[in-house]
Amino acid sequence: MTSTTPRERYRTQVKAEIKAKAWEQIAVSGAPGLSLNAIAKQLGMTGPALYRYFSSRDELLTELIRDAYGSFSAAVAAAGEVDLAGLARVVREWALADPQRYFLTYGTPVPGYQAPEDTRATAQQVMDRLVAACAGLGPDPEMRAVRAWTRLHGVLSLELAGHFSGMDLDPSELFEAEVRSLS
Amino acid sequence: MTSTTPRERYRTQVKAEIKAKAWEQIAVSGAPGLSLNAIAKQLGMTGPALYRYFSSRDELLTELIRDAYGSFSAAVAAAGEVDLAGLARVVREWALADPQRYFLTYGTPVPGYQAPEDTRATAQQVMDRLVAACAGLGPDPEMRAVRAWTRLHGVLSLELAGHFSGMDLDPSELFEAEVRSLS
DNA sequence: CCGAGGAGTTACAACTTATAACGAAAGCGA
DNA sequence: TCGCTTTCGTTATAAGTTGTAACTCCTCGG
Repeated sequence: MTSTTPRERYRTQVKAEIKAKAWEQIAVSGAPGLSLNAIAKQLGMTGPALYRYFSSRDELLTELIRDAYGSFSAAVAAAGEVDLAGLARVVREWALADPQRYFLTYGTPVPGYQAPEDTRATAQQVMDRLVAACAGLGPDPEMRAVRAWTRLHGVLSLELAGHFSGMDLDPSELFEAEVRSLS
Repeated sequence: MTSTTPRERYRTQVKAEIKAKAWEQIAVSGAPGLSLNAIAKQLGMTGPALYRYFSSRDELLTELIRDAYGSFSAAVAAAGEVDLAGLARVVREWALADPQRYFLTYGTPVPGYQAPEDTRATAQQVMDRLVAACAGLGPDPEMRAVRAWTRLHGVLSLELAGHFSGMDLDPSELFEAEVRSLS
């Protein structure tokens, strides 16, 4: 099944290469620095060629955001039987692996831009896992999960943004302290 | 004293107008959407004229960031004799008044870009106020203040980014719950 | 084997930031 | 008041961006 023509296979491969280069660029220059021309050059082709694969710069970015949410959800799902603290550490590891990827999902939003609808469902999967981890900790696990998430995001995003540098405190210590506050 | 020549006065006024238009643009399109040409047009002049006032787009943005930090510090300083909870609410009000201004200070960082050095001192003033508010709450008020700040930032930034919309929870309730967690 | 469609190319339009060179106006000293 | 100098805003231009249009060429499928 899944009869893939050679054209299709080539197409999906080139799309993957484009996205790979895009991630490299984002890691270096952030999302605003993403340039279709630069990607095309790196792949040995001219700018307009990329429009065969993505109808606009925004569509490429949207796909990257979708993939970021997917990677996040997958990382959380891949965590085995862990408690809330373990889950929190998985989240932190995923964020530290590529800070700009984290910011693409939970960073500064562009006022006009709307994240694709299915990312909400993907983010909800992560939240469900959090809720499950909060199940035995007391009443109202949903609320507990949301508050856990806001605390983790708070300490994580400030660390990733570099707001702790030169403050003489260990971010991982701070993170662990917040993790302890959850149970 | 403070002998201000007419030229100087005119210059500072135009600079202020440029920054005002820049803030309007940022509120609408975010920091990446800031366009010198668009600002110039709105002020009835051509693009290159702005370079008399700011040597580059980055310098304008840097000044806006500096002003954002200053406004933040001033808002906190203007709060009278308030406890930690009151301070937290002042922070939230300041953030809600202009979300993009908040994100300009504590949002996604551009990898290459470094915020001006004096913003660290300004941010420290806010932190000092927080530490003072944490003085009577127990040992290690510095650590308490940092953790308070990460929690407030966590719940606030997710609210401002719209991650609570459609989640059937009241952001202000959530914020107040976190505020209660601080004492 | 040959036609259709897709991939990549160049050319172009409309934008952006930024620099250079010029004109005009305003301020300041004599 | 006169004139010099500084500064402001202009146009022209360079080099970059996204995105469209038209054309070529190659490859795949019948």
